[in-house]
Amino acid sequence: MNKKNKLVRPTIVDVANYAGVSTMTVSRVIRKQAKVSDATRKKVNHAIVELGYSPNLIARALVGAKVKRICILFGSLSSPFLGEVMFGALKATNAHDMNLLVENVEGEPDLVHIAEQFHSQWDGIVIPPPMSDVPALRKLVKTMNFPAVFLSSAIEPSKDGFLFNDIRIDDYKSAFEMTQLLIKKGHKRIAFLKGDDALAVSEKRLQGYADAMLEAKLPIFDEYIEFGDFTFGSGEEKGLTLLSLSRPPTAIFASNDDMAAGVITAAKHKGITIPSQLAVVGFDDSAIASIISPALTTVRQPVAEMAQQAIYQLLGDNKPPEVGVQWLDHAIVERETT
Amino acid sequence: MNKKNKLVRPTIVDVANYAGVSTMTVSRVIRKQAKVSDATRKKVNHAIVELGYSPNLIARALVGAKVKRICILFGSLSSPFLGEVMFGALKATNAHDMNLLVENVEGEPDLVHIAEQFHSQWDGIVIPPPMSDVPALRKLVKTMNFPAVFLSSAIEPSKDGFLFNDIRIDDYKSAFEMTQLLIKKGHKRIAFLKGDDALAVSEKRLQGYADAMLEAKLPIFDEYIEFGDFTFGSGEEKGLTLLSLSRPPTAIFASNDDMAAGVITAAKHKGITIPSQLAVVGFDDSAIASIISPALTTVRQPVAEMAQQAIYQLLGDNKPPEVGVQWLDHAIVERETT
DNA sequence: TAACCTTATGTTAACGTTAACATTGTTGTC
DNA sequence: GACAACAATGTTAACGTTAACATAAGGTTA
Repeated sequence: MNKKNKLVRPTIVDVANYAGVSTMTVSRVIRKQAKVSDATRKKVNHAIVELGYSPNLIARALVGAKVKRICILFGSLSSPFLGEVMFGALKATNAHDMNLLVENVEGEPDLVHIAEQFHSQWDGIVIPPPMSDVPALRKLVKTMNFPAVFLSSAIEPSKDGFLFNDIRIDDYKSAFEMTQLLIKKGHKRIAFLKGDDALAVSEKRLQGYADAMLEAKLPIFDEYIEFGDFTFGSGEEKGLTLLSLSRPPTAIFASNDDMAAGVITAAKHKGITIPSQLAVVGFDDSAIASIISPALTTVRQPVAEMAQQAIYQLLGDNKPPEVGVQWLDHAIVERETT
Repeated sequence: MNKKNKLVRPTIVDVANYAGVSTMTVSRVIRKQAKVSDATRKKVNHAIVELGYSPNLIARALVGAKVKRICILFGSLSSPFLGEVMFGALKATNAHDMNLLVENVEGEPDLVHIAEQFHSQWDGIVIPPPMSDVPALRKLVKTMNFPAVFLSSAIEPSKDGFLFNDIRIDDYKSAFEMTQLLIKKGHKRIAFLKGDDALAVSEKRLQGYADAMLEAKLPIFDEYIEFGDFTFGSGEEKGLTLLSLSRPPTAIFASNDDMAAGVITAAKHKGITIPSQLAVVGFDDSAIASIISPALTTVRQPVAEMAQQAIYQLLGDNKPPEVGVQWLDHAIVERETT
């Protein structure tokens, strides 16, 4: 009787015995790395097939760390964004000798716990928002000199005297251009719906809007700036507020698509038609943007591509990836709401 | 000079030396598992903090497999569904001594490759659709006696003489009830938009619809059954077809929310108002259902909860989880489209 | 044909941890 | 005050693999 009644996996030793060679020879055959005579190779391969052997990657990782272990560190979760990031990351995993791990951090990140896992568990981490905006985490990564890539943050990369690895779009410029589009369409009373203050992108997008207004010599009224938190609900609520003003805006620029969708719903409630009476634009080009009706004009942020790039960077070699910000292109996607 | 100029992580041996005890004592302190005197514990803890030690989980996994390694095996990807599954799975990981791994399988699953990883890499796998409907994969899992949980499949669990671990809702009953709701609202000309044939749920949902119609003695016209592939685009296209019939249906039941959203868009194009002229219902209660306008009446399928449950099952102990189907409750969510 | 190089394969030790057993010291019992 | 019982700690070996070095067999060269 076996100690475990489970099926016991054959090890490299079993294969070696079966084939009448040493474990090293088997190892060499498996890795196709060094010279082995044809006869021996054949014997070994036969044994492998016969026993149904497959290498234990944990053991491999222990001795040499051939298999890269990349972790994605999610913070408070939004399922659509999560899906996009995973989508891109999974594309990057194909045909690479790597493990993709996922961790969730609830509430305040337990930096000690995360730090513990750095070198002992992972070969690199990808940090999407909102975690990419946590200064303490950024600092920790730098202090420990751990290979990490931050996604979609808007924090100044050289703050605290550190340089970071960031992949992002130019939030300021995107918002600037989007505002210009609205202005070009003849809008003068343009409202802005800001996102969660905890994320640095919120401020950047607001600045882009404000500067475009300034450049066009258009006034920015206090009551045209509202503050949401990136959720559909907050978009609906603040949208209603804006549209109930005695002199309501003719265009609303929401800091993300979910809020823009909320604004659209609010407009419908008020019996305001889009785009004839009101233009609405969003940010992100998430799935909802093309599905909602009327389809949303928005800024495309290539989230999936960011995640994919991040993993390619980390996989590059075992030294930390090139430090600096990699800017990806944004694009204005014009649909039916303008 | 160090061999590597990277920071070298301290090991348990370093801690032991620093504290002047044996590695076992350190190990015992870390795991809080056996008795250690207060004085020693203090010394060791101090050493741990001083050196910044953290256990190497790979080494742990090699010797004892304390850390469970659960893998989610994604197939061809849809980012919203992916997001939901990950959302639930990540919730389950908190406060558990486990690693969550993610793998992507493109095209036909390479069963040999997957099988290789079973015992050597993972302690369990979660298999969401569309992979949960691949018979060869189901068979493999059973043959190898590997702990796995399949999500949202509708394949008969005892087919091939095997019993499987499945978490699902009753697709047949859900569709039946949803159709009944439409009938109760007075609809007689109800069309059905079927999903991808590769997934067994498609057939079940169709059956539920058909049986409800039969029970109410309502006719099922061939031209009222259309075939989509679960995408927004196919919903729009087939919706247009249905609404262009000389005698169009007064209600359309789409097999998922994305297609239902497509139908809504199609109706708008034709100038048909919802719900007064046409009722539309979907399936899944995905994010889009509550965001689209008018908000979609749909069947709630608790995808995130399924993923969470799956992981709890696999974490339960190291024998395969209880075999059988765990049925989760569905719910009809009535919104504005009926 | 001795000295040397190749080529194919084997041996040893190490990666960092823990299970199982071994040892020491301490307390209590009759 | 001898001996059991127990508490605290240590020793050894093992998990499965590979890097680094070692060896044996055959082939060249002068």
